[in-house]
Amino acid sequence: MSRSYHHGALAEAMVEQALNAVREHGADHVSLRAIAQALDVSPSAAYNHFADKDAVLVAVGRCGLAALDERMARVLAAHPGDSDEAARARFAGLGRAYIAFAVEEPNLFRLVFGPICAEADMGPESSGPYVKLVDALDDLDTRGLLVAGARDGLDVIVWGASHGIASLIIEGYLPREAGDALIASMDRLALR
Amino acid sequence: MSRSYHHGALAEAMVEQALNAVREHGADHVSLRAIAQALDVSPSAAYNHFADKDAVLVAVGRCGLAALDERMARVLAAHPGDSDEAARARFAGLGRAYIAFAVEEPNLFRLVFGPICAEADMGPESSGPYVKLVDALDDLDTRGLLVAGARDGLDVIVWGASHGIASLIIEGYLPREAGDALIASMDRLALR
DNA sequence: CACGGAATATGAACGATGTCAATATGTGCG
DNA sequence: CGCACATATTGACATCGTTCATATTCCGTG
Repeated sequence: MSRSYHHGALAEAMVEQALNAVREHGADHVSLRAIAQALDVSPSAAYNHFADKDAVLVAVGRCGLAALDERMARVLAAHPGDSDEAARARFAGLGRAYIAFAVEEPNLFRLVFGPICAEADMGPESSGPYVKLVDALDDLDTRGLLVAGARDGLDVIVWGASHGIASLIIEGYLPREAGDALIASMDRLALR
Repeated sequence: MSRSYHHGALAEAMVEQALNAVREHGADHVSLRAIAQALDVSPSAAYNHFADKDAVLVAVGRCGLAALDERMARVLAAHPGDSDEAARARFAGLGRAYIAFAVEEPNLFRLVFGPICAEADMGPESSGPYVKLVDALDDLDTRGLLVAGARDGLDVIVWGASHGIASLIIEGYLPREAGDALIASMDRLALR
């Protein structure tokens, strides 16, 4: 039994609880003690599994990044096939998914791309989301669907615009419809 | 004399001290008590001028936004004139200034566009930076320097891309040269 | 099966923080 | 001079991250 002593899977339980807390109240405004209390565990129990509070948050951030990646993977799976139409849909869908994730999980989004997770490795460059974007752009390029010479630096522009618009929507500086404007403008400017 | 008691301008002094602290250590990692101590003032003295810690940070954020705005104003002043060349230089300069500000003052940038300042009014939409961008784009448009039909939603794209790239550079996810890629790609995609 | 070490949890404590209430101290006006 | 108001202080409270010594449980080895 995992009664009282020796919880058994404190690390995972802690991350899960912290994940909920972050989603609800933001990475700031999350206390290790509150998490420990919610798990019926002493305040110092966490230190057997994590170096400090930030380590817990980084673990939560990894979950968040994984969730974003999975969401983008679902979009790709929803638009299979070799047609130009499908390639366009995949590209637009990735952008929409990125922004939708930010809108639905703003606190998680802020943590994932914030200073805490950035100091740890955790680069989205190496992992899922970024390479999915690059692949989608390469796909469009080899199909000749990109305006001539547009491919250079396009991934930076698209990632940057998606990320920036997502951030600005989250903070209330842009309306939610700005996400659609992104897709529309990208279509108009870079696709043919 | 403003010796010990009755500081005289505690509010301003506090904001200035907080500004330095934010620039150096980030808005998190700033303590009211430390600021009070640096000003030789009791920890609770701040509460005669500010509702709480966040109010101080919002005031600091206002300074940061003003600094960004001034920086952008300097760019406009550095490229006066009615020529197409000048208009192009103003537009490119604004983008560069935005990113340069973020790179040189990352902690200030994070505070200005972060959740704390967003909850207060403090919208950059109403104030300087955004309208400067809009004006620069309108200028390019009326000069016929924009690709046909590109103006719609371009301000969202440009602001978003600038903001996103700036954020991603700050967190170490993009190299500093990504700022130049922004300008180059924008030139290639939307200008003629 | 016994036992001892490794893993895991506890408890109490420390220093720091944001914030508040009651009090003291200045400042300027009548 | 004296009084009211703004301003600052003192002291306290609750909370937090973190550490240290200790206690408990688990598991592999003999």
